[in-house]
Amino acid sequence: MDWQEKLNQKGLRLTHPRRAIISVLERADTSLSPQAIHQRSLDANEEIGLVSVYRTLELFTELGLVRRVHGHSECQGYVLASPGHHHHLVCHSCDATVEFSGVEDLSSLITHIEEETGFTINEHLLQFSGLCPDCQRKTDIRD
Amino acid sequence: MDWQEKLNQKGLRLTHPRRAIISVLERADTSLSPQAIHQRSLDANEEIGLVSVYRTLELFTELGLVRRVHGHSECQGYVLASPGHHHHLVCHSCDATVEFSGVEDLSSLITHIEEETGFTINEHLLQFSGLCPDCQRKTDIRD
DNA sequence: GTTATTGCAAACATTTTGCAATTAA
DNA sequence: TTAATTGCAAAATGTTTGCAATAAC
Repeated sequence: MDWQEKLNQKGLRLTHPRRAIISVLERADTSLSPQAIHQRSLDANEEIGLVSVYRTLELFTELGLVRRVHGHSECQGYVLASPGHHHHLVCHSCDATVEFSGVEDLSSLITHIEEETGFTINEHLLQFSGLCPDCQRKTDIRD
Repeated sequence: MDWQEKLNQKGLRLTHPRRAIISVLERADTSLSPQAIHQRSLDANEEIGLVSVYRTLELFTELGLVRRVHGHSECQGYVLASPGHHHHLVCHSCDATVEFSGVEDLSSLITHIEEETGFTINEHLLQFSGLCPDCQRKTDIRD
């Protein structure tokens, strides 16, 4: 199912600003802040308003089409969500962001913590950060 | 080692505003935003400036004395860091925040992801959220 | 044709900075 | 005594809102 259908299905519209934002995110290999997305749209000659970026990101996040990436300092990075449940791996140095899956191990941990604390857990945030292959190479050269 | 020593050791000082902030965090059972910390200090008749709260939180976070909690919306919640490596469990409803440990299982996951992606991982963010025992009780009553 | 969506301008909120005065060591 | 730290006031930054005009369906 494409974006057009996904939105129309809910009575929402695939507008010009929304297309532009999707396009920017598709081309990005790092998470981008609202400001950065706006700037890249302008650079691509898509004249959209910053306000629409904010509103679109909020909407798309709610719909699960886009995901927020939490950095140590920056927490307003957005990436396109791939289908299913994923987690992020972020490069400290260049901000490259990769999604990964296959974390079945968590369920036993969750059960354990629920028993220990009495909480009912229904959401989790797991994110790793380090150096991507490219940046490792650059660091090696400097040594 | 207490706060006094930890700071003096690095040529830093345990000042009145810093004491007040520590005191607020010690009494809190949820993570608190800079604004909230400031307000609680005033409420406790500790007249400190909001600016000092920002500066102190930044410093203490760098020193690992305080930790930032990343919510879905709010990412500026701070809690006192207990020694060692911990993770957070946050209540959706009342924001109660608990630290938990015992996540040795992650290391094998990390190795797996490093092999799969070529990244070198040196930091991670793991956070669960759900309902704390108190809020579960309240929900039950409403049903 | 209908109504979701846009973009502006302005309100609002949050965070950072320079700098003289203060205070912890 | 001396240097880290504070707090003010102001600047910079980031986000949200109301509303008339527009464009997607």
